[in-house]
Amino acid sequence: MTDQAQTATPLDTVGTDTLTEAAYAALRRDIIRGARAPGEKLRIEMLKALYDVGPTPLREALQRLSAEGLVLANGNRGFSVGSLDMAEFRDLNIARTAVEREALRLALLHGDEEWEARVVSAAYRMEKADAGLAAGTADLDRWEGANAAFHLAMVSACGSHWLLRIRKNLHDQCERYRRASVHLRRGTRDLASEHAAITRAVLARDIATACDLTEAHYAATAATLAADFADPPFARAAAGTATA
Amino acid sequence: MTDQAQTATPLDTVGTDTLTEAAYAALRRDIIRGARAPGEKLRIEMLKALYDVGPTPLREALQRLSAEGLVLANGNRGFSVGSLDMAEFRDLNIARTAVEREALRLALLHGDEEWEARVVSAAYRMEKADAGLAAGTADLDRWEGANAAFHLAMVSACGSHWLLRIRKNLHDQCERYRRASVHLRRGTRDLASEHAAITRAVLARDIATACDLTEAHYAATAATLAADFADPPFARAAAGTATA
DNA sequence: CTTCCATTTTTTATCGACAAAAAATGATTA
DNA sequence: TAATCATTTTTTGTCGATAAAAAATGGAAG
Repeated sequence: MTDQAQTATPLDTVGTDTLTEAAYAALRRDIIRGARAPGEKLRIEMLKALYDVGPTPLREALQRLSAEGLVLANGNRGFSVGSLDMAEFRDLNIARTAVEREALRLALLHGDEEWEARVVSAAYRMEKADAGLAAGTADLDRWEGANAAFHLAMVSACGSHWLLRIRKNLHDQCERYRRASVHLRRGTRDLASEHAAITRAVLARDIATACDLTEAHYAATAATLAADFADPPFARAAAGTATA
Repeated sequence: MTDQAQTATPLDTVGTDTLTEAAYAALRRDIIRGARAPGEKLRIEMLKALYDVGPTPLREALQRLSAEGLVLANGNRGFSVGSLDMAEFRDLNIARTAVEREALRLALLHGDEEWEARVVSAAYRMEKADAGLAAGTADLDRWEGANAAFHLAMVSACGSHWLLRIRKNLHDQCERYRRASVHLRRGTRDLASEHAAITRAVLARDIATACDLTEAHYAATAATLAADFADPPFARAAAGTATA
């Protein structure tokens, strides 16, 4: 009834050569950022109005997203945004940690100087973003961007496209949970020093330490998020109830 | 020119409640089994005739498959079956081994008696299938089915849906390579004893041995397949040239 | 004979319309 | 009042048609 205008990223029709790709990218981004609430029903007519595309590109985009696990495709009952729950987050972290550890191990074995340079560069930016987050000056988008680039840089020399591909998907899945939570705004953790420690271990090619620190890093996030679970903001987001 | 009748699994319209799902399942099966040759262009009109569905379900199925990596979606240039090449197979095996090892480790830690029963049952069937393969009486489909069930049973108690989901996708990707090769028919390997050794280690909950044996098992397949690479049958299949 | 460009043909991506299925509504009975 | 069933409305899935893009064809010029 109360048709409040929903936010949606406009389709990028110049960077992509097909509307399906554009719809896919926009929907994906909006789901990860929480603009499309977890559990929310994705009616085609509604999406048509929001993104200004026909039903075909939308449906194709939704099928792709359902293969990734961001969207649920219920036969004859349409699509909906994948819901958030802690059990699945723990599950996700198990898979993510396994993949990340192996990718990291291989990267430390095979990484060349160019890779090292990427690591240093990404670590520098991460440092700035962590500082901005702690000071409350930087927005979440910037921080998430730096965080994604930081962890990607570490494993980027692992030599396996498939490992990287799977890792990216798992990382993005986890980002949904991070953004739904307020734990980053609380500032109880010293992310900057965690990141710095990982960087040091990586540059020293200390595989065991780098893997363990990274695992602990993710585990800490998971633990904080679990504590958040009962709290109102996350509970609301997890249930898919729109914030009035 | 010469329009030879191509084989395609008929759509199962009763087990699924949507044509997209049916087309997805049929296409997926045919790609993995090699009925749709690696690298082959998947023209919509051709698929419409083959599978007897409209373009919409087909395109949606292809989008899903492209998210899985079995199909390539080239903007404005249609779809094609993912090609086979050894570099990617090695890559695939790296990711697969990492995921499988971790899943196996967790399964050996958490598996209960019901899981043990599943392992014993799957091992029994694997034994029969291996014997059939060695004797030349069993078909490849039966063997692949038993093999998939065997390795799945081992890790089925790992407790992570995501690990299992990723594992399945990687397993199916690898199956394409196995089926494109003739190494199984050669019988140079004693698959039965390899499988038996894995089963013993798994039931003894010997994590290190089970993981190492499984990794060696996959590595041996990869090595045999690599040797196959230069040989005519595989080279032809890899290039996407139809066997006249 | 090759290279370039214009034209035709083929293939792809997208839309609007329709049929089928699910959900909502409301009437009827216990 | 609660439950069941028939009817309407909404939503989804699928098709055929069309516009746009790529590929193929062929002709002219160098």
